[in-house]
This record gives sequence, C-alpha cells and structure tokens, in this order.
Amino acid sequence: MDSFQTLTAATPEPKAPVTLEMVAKLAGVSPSTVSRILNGTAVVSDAKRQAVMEATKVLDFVPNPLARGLAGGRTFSIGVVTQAIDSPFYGAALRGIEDELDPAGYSPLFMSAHWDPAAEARCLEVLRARRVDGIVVLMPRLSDSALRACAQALPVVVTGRDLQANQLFSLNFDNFTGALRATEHLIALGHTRIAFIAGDEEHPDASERMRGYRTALQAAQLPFDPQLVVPGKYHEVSGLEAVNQLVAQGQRFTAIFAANDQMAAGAALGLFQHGLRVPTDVSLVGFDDLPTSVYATPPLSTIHQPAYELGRLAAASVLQLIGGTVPTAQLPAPELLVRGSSARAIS
Amino acid sequence: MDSFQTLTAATPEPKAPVTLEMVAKLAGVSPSTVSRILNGTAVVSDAKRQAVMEATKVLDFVPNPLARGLAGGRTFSIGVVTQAIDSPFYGAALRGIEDELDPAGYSPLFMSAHWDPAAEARCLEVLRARRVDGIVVLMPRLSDSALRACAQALPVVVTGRDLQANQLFSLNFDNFTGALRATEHLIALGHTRIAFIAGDEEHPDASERMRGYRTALQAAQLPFDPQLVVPGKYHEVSGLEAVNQLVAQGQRFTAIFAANDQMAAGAALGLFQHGLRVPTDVSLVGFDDLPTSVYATPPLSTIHQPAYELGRLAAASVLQLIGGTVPTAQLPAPELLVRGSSARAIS
DNA sequence: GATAAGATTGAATGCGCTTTCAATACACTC
DNA sequence: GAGTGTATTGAAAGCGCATTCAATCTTATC
Repeated sequence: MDSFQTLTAATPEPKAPVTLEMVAKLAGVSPSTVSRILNGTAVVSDAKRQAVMEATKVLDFVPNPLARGLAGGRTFSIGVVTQAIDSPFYGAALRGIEDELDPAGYSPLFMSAHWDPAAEARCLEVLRARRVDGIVVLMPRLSDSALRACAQALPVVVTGRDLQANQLFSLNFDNFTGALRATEHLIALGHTRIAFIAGDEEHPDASERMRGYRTALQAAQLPFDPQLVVPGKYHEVSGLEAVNQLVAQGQRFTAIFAANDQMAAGAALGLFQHGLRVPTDVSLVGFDDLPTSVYATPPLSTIHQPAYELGRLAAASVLQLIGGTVPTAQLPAPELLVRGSSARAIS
Repeated sequence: MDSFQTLTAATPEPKAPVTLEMVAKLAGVSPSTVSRILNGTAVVSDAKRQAVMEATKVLDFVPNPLARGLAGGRTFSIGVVTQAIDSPFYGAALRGIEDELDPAGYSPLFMSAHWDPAAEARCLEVLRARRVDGIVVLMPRLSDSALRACAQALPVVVTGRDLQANQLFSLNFDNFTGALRATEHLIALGHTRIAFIAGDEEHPDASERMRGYRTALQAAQLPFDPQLVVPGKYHEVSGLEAVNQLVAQGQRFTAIFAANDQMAAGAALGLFQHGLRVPTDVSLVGFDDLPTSVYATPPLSTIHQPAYELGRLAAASVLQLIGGTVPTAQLPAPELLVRGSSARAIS
C-alpha cells in the first residue's frame, strides 16, 4: 500500500525532512552528542565524530534553523534596515553585507524604512521579534537615543553617524572632507561662482557636505552667496529643478557642486535642456560615485563613497560585536575622482 | 537584592520577552485559547476574546516567529532569489515585493545568485532550510526541471520564463514584442542601418529581444546585417565596447537599439567619445526603462519594463499559491517610451 | 424531560534542537 | 589499591507556540 502510493506519486524529491535525531540513530549516539559535534560545543571522541559526520553526509542533514533559534537563542540572521532598497547607493552596500555575512553562515534580513523614522522604528521591532542576532542600520533617521535603546537589547551597527554605546558601533564617512575636496577641485579649476545643490539639512551627512562647501569657499576667500545654494532632496528631480531655478533667477555660475550623484544627474539634464554644455559652459561635480556615474555623458567627476566597503565593514562589525570583540573598522578617506564633467573655467 | 540589581542596571527597556503563556495567565484562559484567538483558528466566546485582546495590548505581546514556525510549520517568510541585488532593475522589483508582502504580514528573505546556476541552486536550498513558505525566483538561470523539482516541495513563482507545474506559477514579460516595437520605432523614423547590441543569447529574454529586432527588420523588408549585431552582456561596458567595435570596423549605421538600458548607457558614452551626437548623428533606443534613463542626456527612448509591478505581482502570486488559489496575474504589455535619444534619420 | 448533536475550552503532546544535570568511564594521585 | 579528578556521553528538560483529543457546557430534538 505504502510503496504503491510512493510509486504513483512519483515525486522526484519528496525529501522528508531529516532531523538530528535520525542522524543520532544512524550514527549510534545520542542526539546531544550530535548537537555537540555539529556545534563544536564540547570535546567528543574521534570515533563518534566520524560516525556522526558520515551519518550527516549520508542523510544529507541540514539543521532546522527555526529549532536552533528556539532552543539556542541564536538565529544566525542579521537584520539590515536600509532607507530604500532600490537606491543604487544602498544596492552596493547590501551586496557588501551579503558578501560578508554569507561565508560566516549568517543570512541578512533586509527591510526598508523609506526615510521615515516611524517606519524605521517598526523595522527594528519586526527584526527584534524575528530574533535576529544583530542589526545594521544604514543611514538611520531615528534619534540617537532610540538607537542606543535598541543596542541595549542586541548588537547594533549604524552608519552615517557617530555614536558610542555598549553594544553599539558606528561607521561614519567623512562627508565634510569629501565636500571640501570637491569644492576645492572646482576652485582650483578657476571657478569662483560655484552653485551648490544641497541635501536635506536635517540629515547630518547633508549638513556636513554643506559645511565642506562653505569651508572651501572660505579658505579660498571666495564669498558665500546664498543665492547659489539651492536645497534639494537627494533625488534626480531636485537637481533638475535646482538648475531650472538658478537659470530662471538669472544667477551667474560656471560650476555646480551637487550634494549627491543623483541630483548631479538631474542637474546635467537641466543644463542640457537649457542648452548649457558640460563641462564647456558649466562644470559639474557630484558626490557618491554611483556605478552609473562613470557612464554619464560626460562621465561625472565626483567624490567616491565606498558603499560596498561600507556594507562589508558594517557586516563584519556586527559579527565582531556578536563575537564579543570591539570592532575597529574604519572607512577609507574620501577620494576625488576627476572625470569629464569638470574643466577649467573660461572666465 | 533583586530589585536593587534592577535599579543599578537602570536599563530603559530590558523587555523580558512576553510569551503567549503569560498572556493566557493574565487573561485567565488557557494558552490554546490565546493561540486560537490570535490566529482565528476557532470560534471563541466574546468575553474571552476581549480579555485576551486586552492582555495582549497590556503586555505588548508579539508571538515568537521561530516558535510559530516550529510548531505550525509556517514561517510567514518568502524567499526571494535575485541575480544581483545591486542592479537597478532588481531594486525596483524587490521594492514591489516588499510592498506587497508587508501588509500581508510576510517578510521577504533576499538572496543573490549572481547569474550563476550553481549559486542559484544553493540559494534555493538555504531558503528551503530556512523553511520559507514560498519562493520567488526573479529571472532564474536554473533549468526548468530544477525549478519544477523545487515547486514540488513548496509554492514557487518565477519570472522571465514560461513554466507550468502544480505549485509553480510563471510571470513573463513579452520581450519579443518589446524589441519589435523598439525596432519599428527606429524604422518609422527612417532608419535603415540599425545596429543591435544584443544580450547573452543563452538567456531567453535576450534571444527574444533579438528575435523582435530581426522580425521588425524583416517586416519592413530591411536586410539583416550580421555585422551590425554586436553581442553584449547586459552591462554598461558591453555597450561601450560594442560602439567601439562598430566604429573600429567602419560600419555605417544611423541608429542603435541596445537590448537593455545599461548597455544603452554604455553605448551613449561610446558615441560621445567618438564625437557622435545623440540623436543628431545616431539615434539610440534602450530596453527596460531604468529609473536613471529619464535623466540621461538626452533622456533615453526605451521600452518600459514594469519591474516594480513585476515584483508586486510575483509576490501576490506566491501568496495566492500559498492560499491555495491559482494565480492569474499577468504583466502589462510592453510600452515604447519615446524620449530625446531617438530622432528622424537625416539620410 | 432525556438524549443526541454541536459549540467552547483546556490538557497534553510535539515541532527539532540546545543545554543542563547526572552518570559512567578513565586517568591519576599518594 | 582506595580515593579524587577529569573527560565523555546520555537522559531529560525545556524554548514558545499550534494542534489534536477529550471533556464540559449549550442548545435542539422528539
């Protein structure tokens, strides 16, 4: 009867889940011993180790992560909250996280907060409910205290902010110096009227970039003209609108520094629509070095932000926190990439 | 002693995990009843329901997903395997999946296979080991049979392929018609020498796009010139190299149809470097309508591929499969977006 | 008004694994 | 050779929840 049914079903791989208990039976040891061997929790005689190893192979045993999590308290998964999973910047970071976690046997659990602090808080709750072993928050929008509170319960790594706490590690990029370098570059090319398309001042990275811009001007003894600063939101449209506004207002400028590449792309389009050539008429510099920026026409001069590295380091750091060691990772210094979109001012 | 320690610790939210049992005790009912109410598994008297609901609120109870998964066999998580989590195309799709799953109480578990069938197989294994309730495979590179075998064990939705099986649903985009429309567009503009930057012929979507290109030429009684077809790999570099090759070979052409937007971007750069203006000298049409393509200079004419919708529909479909109903979702027809990169041939 | 049928509810079992706790084995000391 | 200590190993107790099984309470039927 039974075999008949099996035949008719003709399932290629019904694969009734193999349990640790089955392995134990086959190897002729107790379940506890199998667990100990698989986790390296205790010393076991070589004979039994061999037997168990083989039984594991034969049965193709894979421990049930749920049971492991329930019983042992560790799920081998790391919560990752991003702001926008579909942003080119985050994409690279996520890959870095993936690449670092995978070999360590951990799985990432991605969630998007869409720049909304409330959503971000919800993400954290869900992740904690899912019993992740640690959390990485990329560019949080939540308050420092909320983040600290979260770190009270489990290891947390944040990027884009400087924070100190017990189970909390932060990885920050030097946005100030990056913006400084970008602006200095344009100044060195002879530009004196440099427009700045800013990011949302509420975000620390955006305000740091603004500070870099102003500091460079100041250092070169160039006047800071508020008229040349247009607020943006880190989206392409912002760049487009910023250029429209500058042109509509009849502002004089020979260069634009956009606080990120996406806005630079929008600005490029805006300039194109107004018949302004890059870099002949206007030099353009961005920030982030998105993968697509190399393929812009002309290729965009920008500040390289190591998104992939950021992801790797962040992931490596949570793993360290989980392991009990204090992370020491540090992001490389900002690097200016001079490409085709910036040229000497015609003056 | 105990209270003293609590005081000195001064933890803002130690939050000892609340269990279903605690809720039961507070509400004065049995754990089974609480479970039944929370899952709507059975009819329960209003009085008890109220009591439980309140206890749940008071204690801020959140069921432990691990325990639920272990006991009930359902984890409320969906495995999602993509080829490259950092690709702009997948980003949009992932967001669609996220948006659809979230309200349903499911969480996505993303994994990247990097276009490698072996890696893809590993992803599927890991996901099954993690006991996901269903799987979505975006543009699989695995064999049909392997996919079918997987669907034997749990609901599976694949995109970019036509497959039929019991717990298997496929969502395909009409690449042929898309490519047809793109080529027709260029022909209508008076172009007769249209170069084609192809994708990897092994991938069904790429070969379909090629077929669309050829079919359009044929329908217009234009000769098919193999010299004008350059193989690519869907990356920006391929587009750049393709243009270099065409120019180096001295091919005559007034238009280029790239099998995807990324290669179109590379081609745009190549043309720029050779002093060829888009669309004045060469018209350019892409495929995919990446978010960045609108901001290219000039904005890229392309075939819109509904990546976000694809994600939503795929997610909705697994949910339906899990629910036992047969999905009927269908992708919208390809749509040509005429932007600034294509213009009438000067002839 | 007694009995059958149906509606609620609780006790108990188990999901698959980790982790005490205790036992057995062995090596060593003086 | 008795006594003490250490290395292995198994039995058993959960982890937090879903669910089956059986019991209790209602309501309907004749």
